[in-house]
Amino acid sequence: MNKPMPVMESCSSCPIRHRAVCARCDEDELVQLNDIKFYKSYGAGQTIAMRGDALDVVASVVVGTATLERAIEDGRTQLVGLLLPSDFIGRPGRKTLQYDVTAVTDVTLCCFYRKPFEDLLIRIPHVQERMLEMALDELDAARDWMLLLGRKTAREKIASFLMLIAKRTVHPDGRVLGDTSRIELPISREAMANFLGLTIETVSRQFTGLRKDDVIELDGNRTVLIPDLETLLLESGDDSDGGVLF
Amino acid sequence: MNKPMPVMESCSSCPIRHRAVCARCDEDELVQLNDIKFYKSYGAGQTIAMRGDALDVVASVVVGTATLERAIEDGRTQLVGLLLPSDFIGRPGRKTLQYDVTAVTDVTLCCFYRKPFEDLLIRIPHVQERMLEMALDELDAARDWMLLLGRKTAREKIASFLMLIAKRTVHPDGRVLGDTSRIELPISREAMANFLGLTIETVSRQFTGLRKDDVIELDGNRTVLIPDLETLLLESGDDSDGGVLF
DNA sequence: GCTGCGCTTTGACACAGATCAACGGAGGGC
DNA sequence: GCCCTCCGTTGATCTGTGTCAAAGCGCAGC
Repeated sequence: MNKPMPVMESCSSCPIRHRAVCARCDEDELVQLNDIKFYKSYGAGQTIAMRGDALDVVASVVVGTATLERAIEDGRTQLVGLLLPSDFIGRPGRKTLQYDVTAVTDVTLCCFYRKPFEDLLIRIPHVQERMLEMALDELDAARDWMLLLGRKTAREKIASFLMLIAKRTVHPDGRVLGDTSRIELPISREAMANFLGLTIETVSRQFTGLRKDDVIELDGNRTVLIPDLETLLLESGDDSDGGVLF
Repeated sequence: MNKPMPVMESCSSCPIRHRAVCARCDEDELVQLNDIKFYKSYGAGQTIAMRGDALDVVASVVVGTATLERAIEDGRTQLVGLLLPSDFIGRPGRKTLQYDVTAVTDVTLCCFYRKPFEDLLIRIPHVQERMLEMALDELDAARDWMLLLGRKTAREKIASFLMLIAKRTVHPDGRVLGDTSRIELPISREAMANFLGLTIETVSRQFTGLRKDDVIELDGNRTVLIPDLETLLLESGDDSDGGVLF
């Protein structure tokens, strides 16, 4: 069922070399990581792991988008994380997974067995430091998201989401988008609804509303054009000096 | 303005010795921490720090309760963290604070200047390890909270909050509550509303509702009696196998 | 080309929780 | 004692978002 893996001989040419857990490693340390890593790929829509699964493997997203999801029995679900390239899945020191992880596009992961990875954390402080930094960044992001979920209106939620994607969108050549006029939504309306604590219908209505007010233009369902990023920011309800994302 | 500080000569008799960032430290390492720590106290209601302040000091809560809050200009605010004893304030590697920090009861902090603390992180891996562990725990907690904010009803939110407090409540003698029949709310109705993404009126109404349905009893405004923890858990909408908090 | 399926949009209506307003009760100052 | 303030409760009404239902649209298979 797995898709063919991209050929990636060495870490030094890895697209997430400078943003993932290995960001601070020198060449020697990279060799150690290289020795125990392996790649795994998943097709769009595939389940990568489910809540309660044994957490034998931890991984970084190399290519694609995955989601971290939490559900309650009656079917309500909330997306609690959007995993883009360089984001980390799993946590050292925990034996079972807390969330459902799903590939929303084709995804390639750079995997490590948990035990050797934990040993490596001790041996290579650079990895531990970077892990801490990434965890704290994610914590800040999660807290911003709490503000969104608890206090923002549906329209503000959509605008904030578009801003989030715009900020994290990177050109194919690796350059960060300066002119963020055209963004590609990585997830469906349903996943957006689950991310924003809304229903799919409300998401759809807000898109229509923003389009009618000329804040955005739609080109198909997945492509959004943003004539003026400042206007969108205003709609998002965030103060302009808001936290930098990366 | 500061209240008198409790006399705490040495780390080894510190009430949060085994839960804070120093939890894994041996006696030698504790001495190093001891050398650079200092205590600071705040009265109930005092602002500890505000968003945008220079983050010169990081700290652990030793005694009392503080809140981490995020606001938008029009007055809406969302509590993004409840800081109980052993919880950590501030983050290494960041120069300004992202949130407003307020003491809701009298609070005593164990403080470190950020720079020496960052140096210490490198020198004492045990602190770094513990920091990572705590950050990941908080991340999990934040994600659970996202589920609550995004998907739970007002009644479920209140029940979940009571469960949270019950789980973290510790007897004065340090023993974790087994019989959690009586809990003390650390925050006002207003703070609860800001925590749960509700209004104060809705919080009040849900308390009344739960009381009428014999899920809880109230003894004054701040004391809640829980005849049956299982019933409350059911009301909270969480599955019974839910994540352990500590 | 037609058909069927999945995703999205749109419409009508319902309802949980927000808003606005008034009241109650505890505690502190004098 | 009285008054005042702060906090919480209760009531009436409003509204944003959810729910239920149907229709539009693009795409794969035949």
